[in-house]
Amino acid sequence: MEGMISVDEWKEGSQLYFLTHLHSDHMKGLSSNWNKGPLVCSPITAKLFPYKFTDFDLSLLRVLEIGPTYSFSLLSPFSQLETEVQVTLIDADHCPGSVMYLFRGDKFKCRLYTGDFRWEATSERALLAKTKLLNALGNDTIDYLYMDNTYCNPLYSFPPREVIAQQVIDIIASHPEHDVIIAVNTLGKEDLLLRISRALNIKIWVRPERLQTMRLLGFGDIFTTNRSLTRVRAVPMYSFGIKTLEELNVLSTLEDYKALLIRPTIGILPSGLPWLMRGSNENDYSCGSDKSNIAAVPGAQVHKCKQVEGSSSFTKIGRYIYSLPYSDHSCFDELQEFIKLVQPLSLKGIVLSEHCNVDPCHYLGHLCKPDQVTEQPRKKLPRKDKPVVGCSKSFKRKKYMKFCKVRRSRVSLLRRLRCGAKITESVTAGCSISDS
DNA sequence: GCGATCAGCT
DNA sequence: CACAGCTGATCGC
Repeated sequence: MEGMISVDEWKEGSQLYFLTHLHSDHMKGLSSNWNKGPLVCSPITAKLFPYKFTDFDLSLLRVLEIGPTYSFSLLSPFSQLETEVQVTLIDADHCPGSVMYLFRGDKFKCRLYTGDFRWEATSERALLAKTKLLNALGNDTIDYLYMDNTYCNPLYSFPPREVIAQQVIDIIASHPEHDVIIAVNTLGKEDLLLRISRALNIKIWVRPERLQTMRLLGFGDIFTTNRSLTRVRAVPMYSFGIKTLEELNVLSTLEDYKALLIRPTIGILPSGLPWLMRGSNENDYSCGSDKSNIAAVPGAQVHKCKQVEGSSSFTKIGRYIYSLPYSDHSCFDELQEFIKLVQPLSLKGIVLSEHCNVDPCHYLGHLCKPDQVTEQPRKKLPRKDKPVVGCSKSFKRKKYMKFCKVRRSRVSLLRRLRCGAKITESVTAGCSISDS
């Protein structure tokens, strides 16, 4: 597709550019002074777009609906002759506005670029996406599948988001006297917040920028920037950590801070990432009973805990953080199901990190449709990637230590204050900005 | 002084 | 060695 189209890449020289979703790792290189050509995106992405890039020339956006097939005329870079490309958008269910792109055309063969996606067998949305994808494909075979390989390893196994969301709700409900902070990024995990709000009949505090986003998405009424209206706050990852939670819980015991409404607080870390650190040995950083290895990890205690109901489990990081595998990326089983469904002739990962991600062909190549002419040899794992299968203990420990490391910088504390993790500053900020 | 890029952090 | 993303330092214009 060189010289014709590019997806989530913004180098000079393409005739059409495609954006899968509004996360910064897929927008690296996009800026307000964009002038390289038309940029295709979904309606929701287009709605949020001007708030990410304030001076962007919106006449360059090409907004396509999910479902229908569109046709574009391009110039073949070699023959200089006109050639058509058909494009269909499929819901990727990764974050608001996220889509996959299905390309077809003489010069293109049939290519599916998933972007980041979650493929939950039980979800209404995935079923709908599945129908639309199969409809769009018809009898065509996918020649090239470019797939989200974030969790492309059998080790990465986690339940649907709905299940984890209920576990989060249970944790919050079992701490009725606590404030709760939930780590979220600028876009994504809205469904978790909505479920919490609905189940517990409570508003969710967010930063003003995030409130703006939620309003655009139509969820404005359940979010607030007024601290006094709720005990549940969604805060950015970077203002969330063991140290912050420790501070909040120490301050909540001091008389002086009671006036500032600082209460005992728990943290919820809804992320696939801490799960990665466990590697093949489930017990590396957990302690089933009292035989803990916490001494080896100064400043942090990690307990694997069975929840009251027995069916759900979570990991505790430190005394106050509950970590749960709520992921906006497909787990391994879902990737496997996806490949079985679309049966591509060839498969390529889109997560480019050379170190921690395995060539998806290693685990999933055998599910691709055998093709006599272009069959790819089963790819060997690069040497570097092998430890992923069971990240070495020392490696995981190093990672873990890094995560738990206590920050001492005053500046960063102030930053965290501003971001809602702490109340001291937000008491005034929160009230003055409070939603009208 | 500004944007792009990178290092560092959670 | 990073789901995503902020901040601050540095470099080139």
